[in-house]
Amino acid sequence: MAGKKLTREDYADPRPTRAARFFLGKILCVQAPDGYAEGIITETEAYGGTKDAASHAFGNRRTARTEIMFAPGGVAYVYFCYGMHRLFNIVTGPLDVPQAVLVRAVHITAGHDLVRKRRAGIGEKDWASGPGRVCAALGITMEHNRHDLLGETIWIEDRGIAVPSREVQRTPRIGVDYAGLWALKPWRFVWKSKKFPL
DNA sequence: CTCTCGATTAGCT
DNA sequence: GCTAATCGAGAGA
Repeated sequence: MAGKKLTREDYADPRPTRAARFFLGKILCVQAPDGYAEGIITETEAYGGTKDAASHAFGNRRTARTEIMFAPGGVAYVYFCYGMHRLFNIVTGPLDVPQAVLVRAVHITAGHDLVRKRRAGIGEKDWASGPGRVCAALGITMEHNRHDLLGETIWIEDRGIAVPSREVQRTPRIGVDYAGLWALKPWRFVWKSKKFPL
């Protein structure tokens, strides 16, 4: 299964929602210290634009944490949330425009034994069905924050998996009720697939 | 310095 | 459906 690693241009889309839709069906690959695992991206959320009240970079807020969102697309933004979870984002768009796509779920396609160990006691269906779970399953830690996605540690591949529009459901984003009207925007993309490859 | 709350999850009722 | 767990970022004094 030869995959084509995404290039810098693939991360350059200036529209956060289009970027979020684009990553559905792509393969998130992680070479961690304890081994390799990967999965098909099945759920994403778009964040970005300085007006998006749900985004960490709302109002062009630049802090030590959000600075990476202003980088040119193609780097990782990992942050710690709720005191115990790490959430993985794909930074997208041009320099100085804060945009990111939160990966909310993947379907594991390699490294099953490793993931089974990392997710001990959890059913396979819930191995990576949630943004915190994705990081737990693939071994993504704060070490991956700001990492280039064109390197050999964490990257995304296109293996020609086409996601039909009729199988993509759009809904408001999860857990952002504080964002007022922005919480209502349908910026969450879910691939409702009956059959995943592998 | 202090306080609040979060782009969540797991476990229990 | 309800909520404890758990801690750093960000804001305000």
